[in-house]
Amino acid sequence: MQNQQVLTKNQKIVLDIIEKSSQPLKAYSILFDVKKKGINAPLQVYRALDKLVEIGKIHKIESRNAFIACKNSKCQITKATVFSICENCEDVKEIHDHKLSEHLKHYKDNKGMKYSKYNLEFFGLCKKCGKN
Amino acid sequence: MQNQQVLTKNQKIVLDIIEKSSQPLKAYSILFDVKKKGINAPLQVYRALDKLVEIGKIHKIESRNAFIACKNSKCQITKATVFSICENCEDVKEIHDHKLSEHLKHYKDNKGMKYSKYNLEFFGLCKKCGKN
DNA sequence: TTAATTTTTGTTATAATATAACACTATGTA
DNA sequence: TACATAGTGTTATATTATAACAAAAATTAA
Repeated sequence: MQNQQVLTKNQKIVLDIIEKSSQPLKAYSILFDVKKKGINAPLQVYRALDKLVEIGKIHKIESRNAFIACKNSKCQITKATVFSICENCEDVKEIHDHKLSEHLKHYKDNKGMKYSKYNLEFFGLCKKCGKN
Repeated sequence: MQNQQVLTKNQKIVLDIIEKSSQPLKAYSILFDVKKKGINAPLQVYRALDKLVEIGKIHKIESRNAFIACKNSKCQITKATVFSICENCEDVKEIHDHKLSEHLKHYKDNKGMKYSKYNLEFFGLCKKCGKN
């Protein structure tokens, strides 16, 4: 059985870059950064990204095709994500709001669907950009 | 001032294809379908899509890079979208849940951000696929 | 410890998604 | 009419992502 804590070399390199960034990174920008560490091809980056998303170390911001580290050390596999995105400066923050999470986690429609995860992205202007 | 109801030729053609489909369509599949109507290039499709999204006639399913018609005739500009997506058969439905919408519309974080829109995507198994 | 299995790697090529730039046309407005 | 704005058609190209294959490394089972 696979130990979810143990990352391979490429996975570590990619995770490291993403964790050092406060903002989401795009795959090809990650590729550019890791070339000096011996990762040469897109696929090497995408494979690492896939795995890191799968084990919850990073999340994909779907509307931006970018990846951000999960700061919530408690959860190893995150199936429920909420982000706020500033449409002016593109600043992205993960939102951890217990009340909101509970609300979404227990949401049931009338179609008999079984939800196992969700992704919510809020768009607007951050404090700074909203002033102008 | 532009009348938001009046669509151009290309916009009508693209909207028509999307409205006739019960499921989200991808840009290049739309392109393939509209070639017989004189639309030849990706950009012609993307421009129509952009406009249709802007005026709320269609929505983009971000996690799938696909476009679906908005069935909610009441709203012309939709800034708040909720979808349920079956991860097995890829069936997508727009959810109109007043209580959920209100909850999300009034959501405030503690970062001083002004939200003007949001997109929520639920993932799971639909009734049919959940049985297996 | 060997063999079988699974996972990861490295690589090349290519598929799928999306936009830049430019000249031109149509439409609305003053 | 002249002007402004929005949409069109086109070519080229940028960006994002995966297929396919062989080899190496790690894991597990006998």
